[in-house]
Amino acid sequence: MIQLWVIEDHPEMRQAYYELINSAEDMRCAYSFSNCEDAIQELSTGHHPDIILLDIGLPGMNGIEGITVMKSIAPMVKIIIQTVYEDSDKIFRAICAGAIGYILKQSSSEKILEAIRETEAGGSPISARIAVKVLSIFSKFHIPENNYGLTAREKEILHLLVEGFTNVQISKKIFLSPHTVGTHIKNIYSKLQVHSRSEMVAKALKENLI
Amino acid sequence: MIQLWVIEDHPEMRQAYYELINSAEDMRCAYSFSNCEDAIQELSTGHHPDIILLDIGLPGMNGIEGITVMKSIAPMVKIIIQTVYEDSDKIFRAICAGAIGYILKQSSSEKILEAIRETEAGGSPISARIAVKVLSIFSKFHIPENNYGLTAREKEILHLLVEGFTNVQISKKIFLSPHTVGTHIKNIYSKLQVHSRSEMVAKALKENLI
DNA sequence: CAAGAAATACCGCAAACGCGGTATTTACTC
DNA sequence: GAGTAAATACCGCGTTTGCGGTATTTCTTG
Repeated sequence: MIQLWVIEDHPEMRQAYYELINSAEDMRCAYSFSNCEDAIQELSTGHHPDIILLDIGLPGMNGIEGITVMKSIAPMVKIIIQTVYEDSDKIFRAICAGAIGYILKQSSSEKILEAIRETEAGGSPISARIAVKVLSIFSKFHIPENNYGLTAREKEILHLLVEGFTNVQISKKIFLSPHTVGTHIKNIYSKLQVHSRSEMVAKALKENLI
Repeated sequence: MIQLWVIEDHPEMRQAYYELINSAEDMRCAYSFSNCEDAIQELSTGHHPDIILLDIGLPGMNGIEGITVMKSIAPMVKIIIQTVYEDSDKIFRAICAGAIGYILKQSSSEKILEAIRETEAGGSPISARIAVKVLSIFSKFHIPENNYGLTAREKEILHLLVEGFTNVQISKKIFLSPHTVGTHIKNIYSKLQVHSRSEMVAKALKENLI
């Protein structure tokens, strides 16, 4: 029996979700709240459900803050977000805050029940239209295979440089003379077109050369 | 009418997908290939479908390379990946390469058809179990508001340090004595618990202190 | 106002770095 | 087998850093 709570400010919607969930024989909605604050108070008493169905765009404390607080009180609780918004930034923040599912409000009753079951089974239900946004955020992290023509040895040394080792420490670590390490670093500098370790480390991390 | 191609190395599976798609009255599978190379050759002639259903884990050219090549020939083609793997790294690479959907091979026929329709409608169908991995990659970008108690001045200097300026350059830029800059850096070091610029820059970038 | 935090400034010295060289050995390619 | 790229090693010198101090001024806050 999957235990659920619903947080939703529209009374009719709240009632609709409550009834939908309780109509399924494998799940039960114990409480429905009109805002995050009430749910947090109830969580504080030690009770907690398996899954919380959360409407984003609530009055008072916003949904994303709510997720953060609820996850800090009851980290095991899985939060499925329901939204009318398809704003990339909101989605990104919600995911970072720890939401596990993200479905559109116009989803059908079957989709909602399915999403709950998928969540219970360890999955992350995400509406296709939301997923587009999620993937588009991802593609920004696309790595433009810019090796700058670094050789294997240079990459190895770059790794150690990023970890903050000095030339001498590196030379001992990879059994080279400190002079050789210096030469490699000189070459890395000229390939990356930088003139200091800080710049190099910054470039390596920003462009995922590590 | 949604035009599809299928790329799948198992003959029975290939045939099954082919028939499944053609059994739906709103879509049509024109070609089915056993490998990416053949599909790429056909793409090169100028023909292309709306959507390609691609099996990942193909012989010869691997699926991810395949996506990259196909997207370069026909950028408008939407690629849905089918996989048995749930490997985060593979998923990440496929998304970066430009795949738009990601569904598990054990998905039901209805789910597959639904995924195709969602893709055509501009969505990104992602199986709940795959989405878990996607979101877990995301949560790594979670910013743990860890200021380490840095003051505004220290943050300002940290910014400049990450950009690779020397103490003297910084002192000129913000109208301070080089000694003062040195003092601030000493303090930053002790707050971040690092002992070199490289370490500091790495920590600042990795933990989004910048 | 008194206390404390932050920002400012200065000193000195050992260690490390940045960069200009040169040169040999190894390995892969044509 | 000649040619090239990579990895290796060494030198020297001026600059920069890292870190141990101390100390004054400003700002905030109880």
